[in-house]
Amino acid sequence: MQTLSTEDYLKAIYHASQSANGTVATTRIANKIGAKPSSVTDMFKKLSEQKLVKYQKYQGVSLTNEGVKTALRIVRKHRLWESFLVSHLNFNWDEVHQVAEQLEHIQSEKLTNELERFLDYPTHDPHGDPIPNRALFMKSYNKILLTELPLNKEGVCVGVKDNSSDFLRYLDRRQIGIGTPILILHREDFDQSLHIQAGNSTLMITQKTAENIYIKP
Amino acid sequence: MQTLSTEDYLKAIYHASQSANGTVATTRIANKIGAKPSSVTDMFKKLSEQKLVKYQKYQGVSLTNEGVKTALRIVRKHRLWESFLVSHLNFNWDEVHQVAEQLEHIQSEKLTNELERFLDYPTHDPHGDPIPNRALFMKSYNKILLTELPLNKEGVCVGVKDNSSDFLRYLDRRQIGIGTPILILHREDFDQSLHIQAGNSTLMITQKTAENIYIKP
DNA sequence: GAATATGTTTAGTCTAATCTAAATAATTTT
DNA sequence: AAAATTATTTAGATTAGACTAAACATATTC
Repeated sequence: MQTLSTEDYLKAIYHASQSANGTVATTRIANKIGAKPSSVTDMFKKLSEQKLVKYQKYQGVSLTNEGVKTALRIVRKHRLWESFLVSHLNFNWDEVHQVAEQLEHIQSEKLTNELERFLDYPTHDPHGDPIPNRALFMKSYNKILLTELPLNKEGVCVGVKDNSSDFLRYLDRRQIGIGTPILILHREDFDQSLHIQAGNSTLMITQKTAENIYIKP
Repeated sequence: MQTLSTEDYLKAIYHASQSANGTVATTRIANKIGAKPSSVTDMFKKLSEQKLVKYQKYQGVSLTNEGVKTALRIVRKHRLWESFLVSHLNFNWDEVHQVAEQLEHIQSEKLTNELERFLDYPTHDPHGDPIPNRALFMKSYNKILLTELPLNKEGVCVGVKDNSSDFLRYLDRRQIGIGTPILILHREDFDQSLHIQAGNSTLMITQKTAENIYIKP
């Protein structure tokens, strides 16, 4: 069984290695976790002994198969809990993360699986990220950024890139959420700002906003 | 904020001081927590510095007002989670405890209060123990042991004294649970065993069993 | 009330996870 | 390719929570 801390490291390595090509540097994790690089090196060694990562001095780490599985089990729990908090306990997009960070460490297979059943086997969490199933398999949407959506072609908001509370609250105020249908009415060549139809209302958003919204065409 | 461990100690002290008259001995807690007495002494000192308990060398501890509050907040969470696990996630009496021990440490006022609302403000958990409300106030049933129920007077099972899985599973098999109506048909003077009506069926139980079932007359 | 038994505390050690500061390796710049 | 910069590791210290063994206090027995 993992301690709280090793679970946090594995999750951080997992997420970091999604964007990078598998191998992850010490400082990268230090920043994510909020620890000093020297502490990260220590942990890399420990995880390496447990065969959860492959570690080569000065070269960073990559997850082993067992390490990926462990990370996915945590991701699964995290996203199921986020879904529960939003759908049944009146949490908003921007409030769930901190609590889910705690809940993801609860150890009980039965709890996780029953929660999944209770939620009726959701495939995506409130941020549009895919939830691994019992076999740890997940499938992501074929999603694009709102900036890439062609003019006058309808898409649906399925998630966000920027997970900051500020951004999520901004979207809430503009009534944009998971499932909101979106159509680009006009693209301003001058500053790339967009006039869009989101749900029933039409509104204007900046390029920066559009770059942080994921759309399923 | 408390660490996991101090929360466990406060809860143990709280429960122990319910049966005793307020002040609790070192060994008592050592047994409950599963630690050595010397470790308990260390923790007593620490809790004392934080003004959560009053500690006098060789005399044991008693909770301060602040200590009681902290303990009740944990009890509240524990019992709400137990209720949730049984009512929505198909857990049985005997399975909930271990998981609730973990969930009770999650820090989020909103989570606790929303969970309470979602469960529709339950007043008692699946073992019949009262759940402190938001103001940490709770009211226990006026409960008696099954051995004290008069002959042919109907009562309702509201909880158990012995929380061991063995006992809870035994009751499950005999279809006795919270809310089961119970009537004593005959008391055997010879060995104090009871013939009872529980729900629809009549059955025989030993004195030892009856001593561990709480009844609301 | 002295002797014995039991309960409690003290002193010193251990482990996991962190840190700082110094040393070393890798990368970038000139 | 040498110098300078940046990244990483090592060595040694720190903290919380636990432990063992020895010392001390309280309770019980004779």
